[in-house]
Amino acid sequence: MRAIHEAAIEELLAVGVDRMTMEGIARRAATAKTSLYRRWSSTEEILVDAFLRVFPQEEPSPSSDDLRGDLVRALRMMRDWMSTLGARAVAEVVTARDRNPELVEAVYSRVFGERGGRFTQTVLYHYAGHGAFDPARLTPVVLDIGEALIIKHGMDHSRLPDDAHIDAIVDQAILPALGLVPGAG
Amino acid sequence: MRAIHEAAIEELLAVGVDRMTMEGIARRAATAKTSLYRRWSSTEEILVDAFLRVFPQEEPSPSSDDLRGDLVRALRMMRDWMSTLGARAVAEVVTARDRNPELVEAVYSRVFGERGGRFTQTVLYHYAGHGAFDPARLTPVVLDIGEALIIKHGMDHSRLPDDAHIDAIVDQAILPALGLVPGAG
DNA sequence: TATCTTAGCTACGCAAGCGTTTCTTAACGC
DNA sequence: GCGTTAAGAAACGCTTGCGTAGCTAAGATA
Repeated sequence: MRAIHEAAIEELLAVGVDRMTMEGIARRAATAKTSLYRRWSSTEEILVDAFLRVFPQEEPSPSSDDLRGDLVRALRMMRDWMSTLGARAVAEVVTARDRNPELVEAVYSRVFGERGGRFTQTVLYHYAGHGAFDPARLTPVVLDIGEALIIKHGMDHSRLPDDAHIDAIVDQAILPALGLVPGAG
Repeated sequence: MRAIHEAAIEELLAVGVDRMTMEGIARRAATAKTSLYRRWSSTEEILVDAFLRVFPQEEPSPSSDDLRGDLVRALRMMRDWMSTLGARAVAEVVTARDRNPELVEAVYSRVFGERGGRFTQTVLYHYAGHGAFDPARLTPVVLDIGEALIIKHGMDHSRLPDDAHIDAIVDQAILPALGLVPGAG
């Protein structure tokens, strides 16, 4: 059961959404094709189930009175999560969205969509509530800046940003957008 | 020739990189499989050729003394380009980068990589040179803000941002990162 | 213990793509 | 007008995945 879910994700990463096969999953899970067909009728169904079980989503918890530090922590958390197999699997699925809308719907909404996927969001709302900056600054655009820059970095360099780059994102993009100058917090 | 290149891109969009077949391209181009094998030996090779020919990359030309206006124009240009078949094709290829490194290399570097793909970059360098803001602000992070947010928007909503959203990106993210307050230019 | 569910194996006919070979057909140069 | 060159068509044996069916072997339940 768990073996099959893992096999499905592995297969996804190995061959891509569009080339997943029942036989491939079965092979990888060291089980019989018939056993798969007993429970699911397509690779997509297996994948949805797999995604449902596989993902614990960590939430950043703004602790101290340190906006910059918490932002950096949130973005590092995102980066570390993105280095996970799971995250690469999500990326895989999302690109083929035109071909598998249902799959994307099922996966994206719980893993990378509205709720999750905005790691800085939790932090920003917290500090906005505590008067660290003007809450009117928290537009959808501003909430996305950190995550957007990390994603773009990943696309450009096929490698996730290091700590220094995350610092730069916070200091040069997020804090200015909040109306804060890094030096004079 | 041109028909084959177009067919290759169409096929790419229809079935994805990983499921492209010689027979599929031949079918779509209304030609014979043998004719394809005469010139290329794989679907990847055809794709590289196709990308080389298909892409004219428009360059934003900063004209007036209007930083904000030029930024908006550059991002609209990017958005319009992304709505192209070609751009969706690029996205398709980039996600499968683990499986087709050579293809990504060949395609990405000329179409969406270092040189191109940074639409605001041209504009920003221009105005930095004319003293509109402190040139030290032009870090790699800042140069990417606009593009990153447009890409993220596309991923989140499977739809590209409208003009109002682009305005918001410029006003709420880019200009603050340059140390400029939208109201008081 | 006898029975009943369920996982796993093997094999089936079918379809699609592979890369190649052979043959026909058209176009162009001299 | 003739010969060369390149494109298209058809078929080849081969492989891989499909979805289904029939069987065996456990393990739980009455």
